[in-house]
Amino acid sequence: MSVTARDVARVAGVSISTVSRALAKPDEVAPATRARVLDTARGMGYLPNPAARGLITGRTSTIGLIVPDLENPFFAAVTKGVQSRARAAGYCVIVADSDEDPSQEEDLARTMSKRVDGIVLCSPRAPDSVIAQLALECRLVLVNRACGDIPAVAINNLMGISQAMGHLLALGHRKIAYVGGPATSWSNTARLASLQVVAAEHPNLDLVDLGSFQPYVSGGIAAADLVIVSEATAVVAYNDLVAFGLLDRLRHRGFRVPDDISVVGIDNIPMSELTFPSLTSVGIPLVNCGRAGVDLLLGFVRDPSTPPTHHHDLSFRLVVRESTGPVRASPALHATA
Amino acid sequence: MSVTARDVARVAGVSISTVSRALAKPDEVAPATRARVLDTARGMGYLPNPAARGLITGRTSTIGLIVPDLENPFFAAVTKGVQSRARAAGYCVIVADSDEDPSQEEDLARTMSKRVDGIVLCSPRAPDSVIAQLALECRLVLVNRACGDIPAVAINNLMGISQAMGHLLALGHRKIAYVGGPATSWSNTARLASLQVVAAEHPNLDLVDLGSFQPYVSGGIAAADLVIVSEATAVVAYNDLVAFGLLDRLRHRGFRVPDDISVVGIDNIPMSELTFPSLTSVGIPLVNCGRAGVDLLLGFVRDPSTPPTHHHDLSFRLVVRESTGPVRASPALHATA
DNA sequence: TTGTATGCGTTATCAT
DNA sequence: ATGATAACGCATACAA
Repeated sequence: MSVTARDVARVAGVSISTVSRALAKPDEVAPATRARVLDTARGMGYLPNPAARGLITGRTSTIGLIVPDLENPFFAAVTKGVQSRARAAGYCVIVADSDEDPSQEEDLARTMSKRVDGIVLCSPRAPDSVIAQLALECRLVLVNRACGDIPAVAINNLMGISQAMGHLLALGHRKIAYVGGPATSWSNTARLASLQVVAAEHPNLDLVDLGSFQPYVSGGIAAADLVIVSEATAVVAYNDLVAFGLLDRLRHRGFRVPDDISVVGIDNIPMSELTFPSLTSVGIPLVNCGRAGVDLLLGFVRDPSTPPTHHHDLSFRLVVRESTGPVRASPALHATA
Repeated sequence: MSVTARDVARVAGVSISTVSRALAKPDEVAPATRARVLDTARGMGYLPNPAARGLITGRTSTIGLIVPDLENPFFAAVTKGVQSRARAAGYCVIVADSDEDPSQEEDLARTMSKRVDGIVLCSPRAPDSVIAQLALECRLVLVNRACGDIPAVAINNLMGISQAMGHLLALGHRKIAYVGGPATSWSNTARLASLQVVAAEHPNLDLVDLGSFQPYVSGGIAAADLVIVSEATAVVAYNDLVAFGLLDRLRHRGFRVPDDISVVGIDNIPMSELTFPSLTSVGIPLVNCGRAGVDLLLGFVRDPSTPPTHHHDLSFRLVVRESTGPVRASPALHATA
């Protein structure tokens, strides 16, 4: 079938173990023979069989990645970061999409656990108990989710949200609504908590929690009318997709953004500068989150004694665009809503 | 380390091969012992080691996927389709991102070739010679690219483009520009060719090829001014991202869409209905393309004698939105441009 | 029906 | 510095 170390050994006139050493431990073999082995190996197109190697070394040079939805720009960015970092470190990536179904996360992890050296679990929807159990069965690193002492890349939502709220407060907004994501979402909890921290620091700020919505455009569309009724002059959305839904529905309802209502998204996905009006959004260094996840994971793979450090020095930035503006002098519009 | 078939065998009081059979060939073992083995196996959390199994069977139950850019919505959709179909068939997916670099495609394919049963190569940028060589080294299925007799999922651009052109012609457009993608892109060649086929059928239609641009928003921004100068009343973009760039730049140049110029994208990515104006686009069933790629690949993996069938009965649909409208009676605007 | 023995391709251990 | 050999965990041909 394929060319093996045995073939190379025969052609090069050496033993099979010399072939193995010539590739893995170059300094344990004489320069002359090493050159000869390497040449014939390259000439024959020899590549070690990862399965055979993994069987004896116990390592696969492959890591796993589980995300809720590959088509979601948020996870696409993380995936890109994971893949690029893994490749740079000589690892392959097995990726799985749970389709936003918490119960699939467990199955997917178990299915791939034997094929990988560790798994990056991104924004898992499963309960803590399941995650903790999984961490016992395989090496695990969490991204955008905290759970016990499991190593994780935590997104510091407070930092970004503070920037966004500072921006809105400076524009004169005093009643701000939050359109939340899934109640089970760790990010949603963290974002809401961050908003409340900021609100606690500003007694004259009225924070209105409008509840949970689907984390897609449809969720924003569903929430828009509640925003209008709330009489808030600004709204922070769970993510950019939700913000797009708000933008769309608000326009169809005859509300102008930002003249009547300001809208802020979170994630700053590439599309956010292309909507009309373009979307003010809190940028999260997602690709770097993916990279950080791999770094954390490979730290354990290579040196299992590494303490479960939580990695979270990621830089945010608020990108102000057209969807936010100052509060109008007389917000009479709401009276008629 | 982990629980092996040996452990299960000892606990269940049978031989190691009975364990193997109980899981792989249920009817070659007595119902009683099978039940006992299966029970203890489940109780101990036994999962066969894929590396060991693959070493002897030669199959890995894993397929590879190589795309130019995971963050591009086009490829994200294909990836989603590949992953979902593979999982349904009991396969894992190793995914790699070539970062739009043709030379990386070759490396990535070779790196993963020994770990997978076959590779889905999506929209490769590499020359035919490289692809052909790769097809000799591993089982390959192409998506959105044709190359010799290599099995491929071809996107029938003509079908979708005909619909789009029919739409524009019906609106009265007679001078239509095309903002192309990379010259080396197979889709770009196919799309331009399709446009020319349609043009040949309509002698009174003036098709203007504006040349090649980056397949991103930046490309559309770069092309917008050329569109204006061309005096075309409608423009077809290589893809939706390019169309977004056109929309953005045209607006900043003071042109109204669709009043002054109609814009049509290709791909119909989710964001297209959220721009302003929303984008008329030719929808390509990308997720299905990914699925079809996997079907084609697994066909060969399971039965190598399958003839290299080209699979291309995918359904398109033109989604008409706000960015296209009838030609104005007196297109005076262009005179001043 | 079940157990025994061999081999997949590689790395690791030991001997030379 | 190099070669022979065992072992990794499993599937399979063959024996019982």
